[in-house]
Amino acid sequence: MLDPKLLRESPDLVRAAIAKKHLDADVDAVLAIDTTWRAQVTEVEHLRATQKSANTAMAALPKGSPEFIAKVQEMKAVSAAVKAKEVELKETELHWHAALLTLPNLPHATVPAGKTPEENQVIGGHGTPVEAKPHAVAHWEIPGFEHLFDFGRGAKVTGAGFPFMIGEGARLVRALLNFFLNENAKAGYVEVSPPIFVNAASATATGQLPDKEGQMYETLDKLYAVPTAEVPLTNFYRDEILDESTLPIYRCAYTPCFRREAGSYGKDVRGLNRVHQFDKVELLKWVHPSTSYEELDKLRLDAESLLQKLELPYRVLLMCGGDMGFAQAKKYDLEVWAAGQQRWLEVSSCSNFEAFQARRAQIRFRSQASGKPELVHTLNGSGLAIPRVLAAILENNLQADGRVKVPAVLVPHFGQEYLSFG
RNA sequence: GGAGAGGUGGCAGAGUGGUCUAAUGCGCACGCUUGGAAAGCGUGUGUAGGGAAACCUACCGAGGGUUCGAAUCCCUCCCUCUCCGCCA
Repeated sequence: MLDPKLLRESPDLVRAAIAKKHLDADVDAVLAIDTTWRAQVTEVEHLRATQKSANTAMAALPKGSPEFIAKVQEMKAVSAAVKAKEVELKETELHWHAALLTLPNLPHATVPAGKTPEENQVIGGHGTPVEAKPHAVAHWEIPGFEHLFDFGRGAKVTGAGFPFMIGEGARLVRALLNFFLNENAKAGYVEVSPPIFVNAASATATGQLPDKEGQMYETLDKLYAVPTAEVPLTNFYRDEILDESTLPIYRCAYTPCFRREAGSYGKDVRGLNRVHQFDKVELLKWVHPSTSYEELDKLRLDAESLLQKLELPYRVLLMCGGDMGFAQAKKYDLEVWAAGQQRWLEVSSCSNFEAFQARRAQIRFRSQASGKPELVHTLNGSGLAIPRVLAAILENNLQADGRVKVPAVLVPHFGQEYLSFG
């Protein structure tokens, strides 16, 4: 959510942001509702002030006196007016709030113009995308794959996209999780194991609600299975005022993530490329506004270092205005090369939300300078998502003899040097 | 799951229909005092919205209701605690 004051004072900034993100939002309509809302607030507050002063006067009068009774009669009209106007105001307020939620975050000045994924800028990376060797195949075609990742039985027991991970498959996942969490701890992120269901208020604060409820699994108790640990992590400090000296705060969390992925189809969803339940380690930062871009670069480098240590070729994309998302001010994607499919797979997305989420979630800090609460900036990024990293390891490290070489840094966690698919 | 008791400012805690603009205490900040400190004394100390400002308005777990008027009465929900039951 944007600052209503920014909208009032600089509507052109907001228009420019919408244009850069190639989104459709009616700034004038929001401004019109804002004007109506402010007029109604003033009206209701005047009526309430009348009521209050009458109340004070009545307190001093004897209860049954003619003056008192006259005053009661007089105030009945005001009371009715307050009620009527308050209903109107509440109605307007709902529309006003909903209207504000249609306005996207402003993209940072360094975000490149562009509309499509092709216009994202490749700004870095590591390693070289290897050409397909004769024996290279997509990971789901590796002989024995189904012994480690059983999609068939997962479909029987739960549904499509809920694979069982078995034996070496399960252990490799666990090795990756341990590796990621340990590395992140070394980089200063405190590990958190959060609830994996959240309530509607939390899902709203991070932007899953309203509008995107179709992408989450919902329980009878109106709880949502988390689509990412970002949701419970960010909400940890919802409605709190932090001490400035505690910033920046770094946290990381492993959770399973649940996504309905309604509407996905085709090659994108084969094998481990896209599943409904997957494991991910998420990095999260709450920082002072003056440092958030510095912190974004550091966050991205932390995620990159994981891929480097796994010796996986990857590239870094700076997302263009049209492909960066509604809430982000700046976003990088890390894409890992999968030699069997000969394509890039997104394994991390590192974003600065500036105060956009913090305003919704009301996460603030008390500024030493002003003595007043100010909104923090929030940032998050995957560090990292397991299935696609797994896919890349399987495809890139597949040997001619059908075994898969385990990255050296995982061997201590995994306990053997090769996957044998046995 | 059953029964009961609760939820008030940073914390403790009073307030059961009307200047509540929420007592009092603690904490915190500043000042006086002091060689310095403690004690003592004094002053101040929440968040949000509207307004150029003066100032006004809202907020006593959340949401509704009754009333001229609600922290206070009624309803629904959430959470905490105690006891019982069940259980990894």
